Amino acid sequence: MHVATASRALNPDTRSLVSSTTAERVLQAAKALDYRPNPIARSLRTARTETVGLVIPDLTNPLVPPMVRGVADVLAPAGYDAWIVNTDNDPDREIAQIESLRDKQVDGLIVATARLEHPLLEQLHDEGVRIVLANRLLGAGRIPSVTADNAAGSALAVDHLVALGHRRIAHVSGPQTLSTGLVRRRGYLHAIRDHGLPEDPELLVTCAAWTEEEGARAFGSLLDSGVEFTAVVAGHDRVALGCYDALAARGLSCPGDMSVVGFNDMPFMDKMRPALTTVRVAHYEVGAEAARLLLDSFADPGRPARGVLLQPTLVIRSSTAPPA
Amino acid sequence: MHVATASRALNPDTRSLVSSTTAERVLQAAKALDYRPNPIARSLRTARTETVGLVIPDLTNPLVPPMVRGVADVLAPAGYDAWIVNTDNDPDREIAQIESLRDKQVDGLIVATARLEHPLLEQLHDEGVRIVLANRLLGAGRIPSVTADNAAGSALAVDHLVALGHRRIAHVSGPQTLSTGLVRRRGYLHAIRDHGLPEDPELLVTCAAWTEEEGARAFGSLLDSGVEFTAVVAGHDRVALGCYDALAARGLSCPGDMSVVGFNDMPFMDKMRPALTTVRVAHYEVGAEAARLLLDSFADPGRPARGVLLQPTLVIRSSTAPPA
DNA sequence: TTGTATGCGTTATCAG
DNA sequence: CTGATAACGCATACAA
Repeated sequence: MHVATASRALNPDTRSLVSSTTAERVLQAAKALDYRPNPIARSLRTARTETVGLVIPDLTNPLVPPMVRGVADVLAPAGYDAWIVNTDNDPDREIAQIESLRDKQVDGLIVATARLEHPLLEQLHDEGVRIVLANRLLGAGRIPSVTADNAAGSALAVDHLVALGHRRIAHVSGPQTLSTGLVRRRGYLHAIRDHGLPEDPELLVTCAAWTEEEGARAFGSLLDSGVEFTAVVAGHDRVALGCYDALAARGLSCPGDMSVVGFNDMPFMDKMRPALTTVRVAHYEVGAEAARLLLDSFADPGRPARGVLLQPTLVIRSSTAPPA
Repeated sequence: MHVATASRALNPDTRSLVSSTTAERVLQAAKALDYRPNPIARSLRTARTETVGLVIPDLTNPLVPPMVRGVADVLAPAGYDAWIVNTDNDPDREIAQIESLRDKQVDGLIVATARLEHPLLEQLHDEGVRIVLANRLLGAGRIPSVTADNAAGSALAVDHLVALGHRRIAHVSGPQTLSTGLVRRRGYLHAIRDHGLPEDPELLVTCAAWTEEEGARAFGSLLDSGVEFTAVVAGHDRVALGCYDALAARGLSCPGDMSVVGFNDMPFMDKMRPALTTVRVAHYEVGAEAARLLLDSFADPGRPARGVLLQPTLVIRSSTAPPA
């Protein structure tokens, strides 16, 4: 029995090149000897690794693990594994990590970091590297991407508050260097306009980061400014929690004095007091869909880039009520 | 210039075998050509991958990501990367994942799944596979491991409640098939005894899983049983949240009617109402220390197994108060 | 249908 | 100190 024949018999794709009897014998022997193919040798020969790089900002951000699971769960049945790397939102680290992944010969890349620009990714894409963007839109959709429809999410929040009877609705937005920060604010503004409400720049404040501290600071300054309003759309659940803190510090109640809507539906938001009304983003589905796009691009390299927009939903809990 | 020489010059370990002038030339050329060594070819030749397998139950469990970061942050400076795989607590899946990692030729394994027994791990260890256990004790310490001192954590909780004046303290324990469930209960019992309090079996209930639902069910049955007590040590933060629910459902207040202590200090436990007093486990450190043990075992294969016990701390918030 | 030969990119051994 | 050569385990082009 000779090694090339065995190789053909073991590989489902080439098994037809071998007689069924010898194929059978090889399979038997393989089982008997507990033979395990060496993926490293295979990869050296084929220049494929059945592996994709998954570039995320930080695994300890509660939004990330569901997305990672979505990726892994879709890749696994196709025989692919994911290499996970954290960038900590450091551009240099991101570049280094991506280069390291390329050295490892990953077959493709799913990039889920949120910064708005990244020339390296465009360049890699032009060089033929298979890339899918998750949670971030880049360029004019030349690179396939999967994101939540953040503008629609903001509109969902505004619609809900308007239906409750609110007319003066504030927005605490995030860094405008993040696609989420930018698009959620834009969605809020469009929705306000669509409802025929006045667009008051005084009702718009901006956080330097998606944190509770920044949320409390920015929303606190709005509360202290004397501007009148009865509800707020926060650009992020963490910011919404910061709004809670700012209200509590001023003896105001939610939703009695102020309705608050968050964004993302992170774990435990249903356990807050009050339980947070928020825009739910299906992060698992973002990851799963990104993995599907990547697998598609493996199967059909010529396929044009698709951009997938996932529709968020509103989860109504106890932080919103009609205005007093 | 000839390939073997270049290889020697590029590798810091063998660079001394080459004249400094040619080494310099090689390094220059490598930079000029943007040469990137192929780790796959290297691994095929050396039978080492600079990679460790990290076996976890489920990335979406909030306790897990900090541990993963601890592992990754310690491995990275040593030039190692981690392959992360989820088992979803399925023994068959765990076996399959570990075999797949071995096929990929990982240099070592960090296993963080929580079941009490696993013959495969002992067998692999005996075969010379480098393994470190995280969050689980196995056998008689033959395999190096890193865990929180769960018994000490339970004692911390009991000590705190006793200091507040509580005398009848219940415990909601977890599955006794999990090392955490077992050891935390044992720690509670020892602490009760150490304080000279009566060991009342009626004060002990058990959950079938570390979930809020099970916590609410088990603790609710205890509340309904008519047994008198003023405080409860929950074996897990999720169980503690279940206790909150059971109390609320019966019109009881925390900490007014009942003090509650959790275990783990998961994210957002400081945001609960009341903010949860809980035993904090340094999961990042568990991962970091596990990675250190593994790196040690690479450096010195003969080194005897060490078992590291990390001391938890008590975080006192608003869910505990003197008895009424 | 099967065997033979070659090469993937690197490192280690052995001469020179 | 450096060059030549072989080998890691597998997959494929080609020959039989």
